[in-house]
Amino acid sequence: MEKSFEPAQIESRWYAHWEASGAFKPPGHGEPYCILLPPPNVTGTLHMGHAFQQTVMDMLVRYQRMRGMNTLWQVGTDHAGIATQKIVENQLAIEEKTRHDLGRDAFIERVWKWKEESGSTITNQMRRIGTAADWTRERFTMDEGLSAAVRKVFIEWYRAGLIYRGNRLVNWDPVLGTAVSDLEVNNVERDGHMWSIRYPTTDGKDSLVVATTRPETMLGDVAVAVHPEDERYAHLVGKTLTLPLSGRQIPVLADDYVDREFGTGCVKITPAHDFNDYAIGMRHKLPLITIFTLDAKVNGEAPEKYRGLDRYDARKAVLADLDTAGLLVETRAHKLQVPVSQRSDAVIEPMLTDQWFVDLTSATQSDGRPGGRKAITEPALQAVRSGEIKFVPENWTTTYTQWLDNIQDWCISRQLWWGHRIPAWYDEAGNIFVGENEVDARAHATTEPVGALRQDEDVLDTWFSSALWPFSTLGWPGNGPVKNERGEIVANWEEDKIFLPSAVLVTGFDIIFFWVARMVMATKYFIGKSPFREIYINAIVRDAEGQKMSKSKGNTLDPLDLIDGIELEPLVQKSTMSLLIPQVRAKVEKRIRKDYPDGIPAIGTDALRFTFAALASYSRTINFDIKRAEGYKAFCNKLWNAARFVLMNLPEGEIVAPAGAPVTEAERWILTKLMLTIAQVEQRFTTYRFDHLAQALYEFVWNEYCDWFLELAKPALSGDDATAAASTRHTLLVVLETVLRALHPIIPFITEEIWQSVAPKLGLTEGSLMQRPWPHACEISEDNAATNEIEWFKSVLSGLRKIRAEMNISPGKIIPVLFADGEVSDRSRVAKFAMQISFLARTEAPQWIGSGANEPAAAAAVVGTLRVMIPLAGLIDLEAEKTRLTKEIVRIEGEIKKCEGKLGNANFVANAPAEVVAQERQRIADWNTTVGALREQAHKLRDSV
RNA sequence: GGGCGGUUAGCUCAGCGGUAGAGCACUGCCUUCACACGGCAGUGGUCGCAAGUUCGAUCCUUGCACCGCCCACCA
Repeated sequence: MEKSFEPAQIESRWYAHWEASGAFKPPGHGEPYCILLPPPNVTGTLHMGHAFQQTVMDMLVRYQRMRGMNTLWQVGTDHAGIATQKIVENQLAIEEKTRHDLGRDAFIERVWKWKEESGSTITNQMRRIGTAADWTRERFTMDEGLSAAVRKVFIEWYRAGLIYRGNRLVNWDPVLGTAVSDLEVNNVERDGHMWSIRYPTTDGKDSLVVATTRPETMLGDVAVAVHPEDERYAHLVGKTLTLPLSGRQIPVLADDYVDREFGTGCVKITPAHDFNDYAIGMRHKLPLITIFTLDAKVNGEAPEKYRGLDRYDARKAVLADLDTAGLLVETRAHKLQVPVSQRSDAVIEPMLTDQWFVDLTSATQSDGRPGGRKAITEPALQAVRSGEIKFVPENWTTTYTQWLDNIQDWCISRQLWWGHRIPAWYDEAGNIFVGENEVDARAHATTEPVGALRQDEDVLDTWFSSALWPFSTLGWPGNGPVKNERGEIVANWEEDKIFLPSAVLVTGFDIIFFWVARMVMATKYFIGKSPFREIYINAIVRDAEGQKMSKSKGNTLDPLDLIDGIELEPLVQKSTMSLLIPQVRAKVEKRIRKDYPDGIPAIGTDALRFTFAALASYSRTINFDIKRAEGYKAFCNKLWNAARFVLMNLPEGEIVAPAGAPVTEAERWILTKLMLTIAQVEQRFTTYRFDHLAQALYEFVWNEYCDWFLELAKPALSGDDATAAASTRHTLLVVLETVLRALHPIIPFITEEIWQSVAPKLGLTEGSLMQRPWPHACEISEDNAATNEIEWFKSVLSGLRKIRAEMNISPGKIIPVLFADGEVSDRSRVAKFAMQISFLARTEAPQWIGSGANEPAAAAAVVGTLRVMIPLAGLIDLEAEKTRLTKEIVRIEGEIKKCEGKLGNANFVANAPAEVVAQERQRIADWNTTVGALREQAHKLRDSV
């Protein structure tokens, strides 16, 4: 083995080997355990969030596989409608073409081509972080099998009356030219204005003033509303107004919706371009006047002079004209919430369009069949309320249920080309025919089609197919094996449905609504099962200061840069490459040069994974600190070198024969510690506390195995007792092999690499650590006696080290050590550990001083009633030792005082649980013993001068 | 406006009713034959503020302050 751990060499070796050997496939026996990968966008590249989330999943999957579960990690990618279409459209833009120049078929062909070339970027990156997924079953949301599932679901919901087509006000993205769902709209606070505009009454004798943030929409006003109990305007209700600029006569009406206190108390009503106004319009049976085209320009409904203007130009024109007419009463600054499209940053325009919806709100349909609320929403709520699906951490349950309680119908049609085309056809009279294809649609027709049929141009929301992921990937609807384009079987519903429900969904809270809730809805409806038993909501990865990672801030980290390392200049280059605004570019460059003056050091996949594990508490954000990752790189190196030490001490080429029972206390102690650690890790896997689990293993390896057991093994291996040496060798090896198994789910590469050297020494025949079973805590029995012995030894050694350090005795110098007082057990322990004490504390052979004998002046440590001493002669400053002793005595007296305070409180003794009182009494007794011995020592020290 | 988090050592975070912890950073000593990506020994905290419950509160309750996230139609 190399002297230090070099991740790059190791990592390149193992992944391909594992994948080729089929180690990631379900073993085909054992209890099913399935995890669904939230399919990343094909357009994506791996970011820290993916790396973290997949590390979590990978730990679970590798752990459960080792525990003998029939483990499936279902992977794939998402076609990401808008994102993918945009990439290809941008490519076309360089050629100065639009998708319309190509036409639908040619465009889609081009997107597929792009997918073939670039779609595997992210899956290859996933391999770099060790993702142990079954790639032979990789799916794509637009592959044939999943498309069949999409069609079936659409058709069944349609026939059940749960999908409908309607002309509704929807969130319209005028840049992308498509409807988007409520979830795809962000409300952003912007500085704007509030304008007050006078609307005169028809008779010209009176007027009222409306307040608006969007004056241009007045071209589509159909009424003005006031509050029913507002005396100021009561006399105007029922009268009509002359709408300025348009001249249209519009009524004044009363509606509770109006807030008397806000603005002027008069609201202009534009039902075709505002969701609230739409609702009022419905209540009062008002007409809907659409005044914008689909690219948000004023249309023919408006007066001639505004036609063709963009909505913001129209605003300027309207305001100018109102001002000229003397109708603009007031203009003042006003902060407002602007709906912005997540995908294009365009301001959303509510638009009346024909769209497809999934009914999620109606209790029953007109024909008596259950509506969407009852058939889809309620079961999804119930699954979580009943505990059939559990959120971890559980407070996300509230978020989930509150959203479902207030859900709106889901707009599923998108005016895009890339996606699942809606399986609906229209005849020349506008009748709708839904089916697998045109023939099927005709066959299910209830009316005779008029003329030719043409298919709906729209595609489905990307999340529609994602909602089916839990069962569509397993081969549903199940007409035999599903094959991929290479003819390989990727799923077979009859066999694979055992993986439903999956064990746990690991995902971010940002897609609880987009994805999680919808999977529950679809899976409950079509399969009658929950898609998963638990939902582990992972934290969002931020930078070390808790800032969201974003390219324009320059605080993003590429997980692959952490793994491989990157020099400063390439890092600057890569971070600023996509930034177009020079100021932003300069700012980012400055930050990078400041944060990473030497670039990023290569920490390797294992250390990155361990860092993620160590940071994965129940907190909802994790602030990624590269310093911490470097610490875990050091841990990997520590493990590496511990293994190197063990292997160096084994005989060449032989199997280390399993000895009988372990001979030394140290062995029995380390085995006990190991067992307790394994038990803790197992428990913490069940609660998803990866931070605790990682910490337990870290502490075991570093603080127990390396710091103490390896040190104790050194004298044992070089000592005269051949039996103890042989036994120690075996235990060193067994503990190492066990801990490699325990660590493998977190740090798969380094553990495999080491294991390959370790396995032959134990005569293990599995080809890979992946095939070894997870260690069972019960394989080893707990030995409290040995633990007590070793804890005693640690105290003695620590005492000696402290004296050496504080008295500045050179670490290499061999010094005498004396023992005095103590119990009978101390005598036997000193004898038993004499060699280890001498070896590790660098002392001469321990010597006892009789109780009556003259003691030399010495520095001392106290362990129980035992005094451990280093004679002063030539080594130690007497005054310094006196000071040291006094300080220690004062400290302990403080502790005793605290205990006495508690025990002197009658209420404490009367009310505290008996064991707490007993514990306090024990503590005070121990302190008294220690302080007694220290005083004795101080006394002797005075005498000896 | 509603909901959910957070506030503990210089930094990043655990702990959540009975002696305040980890990693990194920092100080001193040490290149000792697994490891300087190391060893040994240390420094460092009135656990955001206030009141309450309790024998006892960093931990429970209430209020307040500050930071953050999600949802929502105030024109």
